[in-house]
Amino acid sequence: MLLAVVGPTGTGKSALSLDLAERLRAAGGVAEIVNADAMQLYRGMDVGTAKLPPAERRGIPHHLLDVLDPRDEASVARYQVEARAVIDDILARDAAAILVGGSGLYVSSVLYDFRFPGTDARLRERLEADLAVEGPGMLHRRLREVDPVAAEAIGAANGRRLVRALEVVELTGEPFGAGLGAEERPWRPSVTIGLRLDRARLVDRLDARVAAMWRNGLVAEVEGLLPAGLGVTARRAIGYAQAAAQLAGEVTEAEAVEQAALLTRKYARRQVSWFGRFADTVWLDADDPRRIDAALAAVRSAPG
RNA sequence: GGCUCUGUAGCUCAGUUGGUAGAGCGUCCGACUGAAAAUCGGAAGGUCACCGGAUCGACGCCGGUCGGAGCCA
Repeated sequence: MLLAVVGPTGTGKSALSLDLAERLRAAGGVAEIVNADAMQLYRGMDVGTAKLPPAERRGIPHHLLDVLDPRDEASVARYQVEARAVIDDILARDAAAILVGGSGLYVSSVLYDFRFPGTDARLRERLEADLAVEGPGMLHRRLREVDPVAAEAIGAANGRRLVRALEVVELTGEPFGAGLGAEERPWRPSVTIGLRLDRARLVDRLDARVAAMWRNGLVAEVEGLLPAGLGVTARRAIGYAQAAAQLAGEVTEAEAVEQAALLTRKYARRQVSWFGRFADTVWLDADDPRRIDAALAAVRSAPG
């Protein structure tokens, strides 16, 4: 059985997953957790990603944590292959796999029939150079020539996505498409549990969480990471960029914390927006003390 | 007490010679198929400190009141 626990950061996805795994075990089953958080893939990025320390994992096996060096670039396409392989392995042992994470694209790539056309480093490099010199408007005009629907959907200013769309069209000769399909076909039968909080409570919790990261040594963690260097992806992680700026003396600690908190709030909003689209998700209030029972009920009432 | 500057959106500020206001950030909402903790889009916010005056018409001109900042005493 495949389960997923989704929701914005700070709503207690990890805790609920552990509770779920324990209850399933108590009922005589086996359950393992699969990470679906892009930043928790990185080794050594613990405090700022709120990665569950091994001692707090209650003996439940966790997969796909600490599998990347911070200098490496994460890739959804690769993650999709690995996560699905891990999940299939768990399911083959007749155990429950609990996919947990806040990276919407990563979760979707596993749960739904997402297909990622290939990539080509040289082509990508060329397109990114074009973006740098000519600007997104030029790329948008080019995309409009070969894939007007995608151009319309992506917009004239979104350089990042224009590059990828042009890459896909050039590589495959097929249109990139307008975006997420309305009929997202599920990869495997699964039950998705979503955790939610109204905006005011979520913001309070998020702010407290960011402040706690600083108290719990995020700056020291970043200081330790810096000598080896961080890749493009890891460098942008919320909290890490701000802690690095603080270490460089570019901002005060108070400013670093405030900026990280602000980015966290915006990030959580995007997560709410992404997961809100998921069909057939059982939404539970993150503050509901009986949420674990509701979650279990949802799992048990699922067909199969 | 005197002189100078100043009071425009939640914040920081633009507003040419008078024709009832804009930006960035924030806030709220949304998009998203190989960096996604990324990258973008949209919307809502203002009796232009207050009172009075001249004007067809004032954020803008004149007078006053209140509040800031600096300098001189």
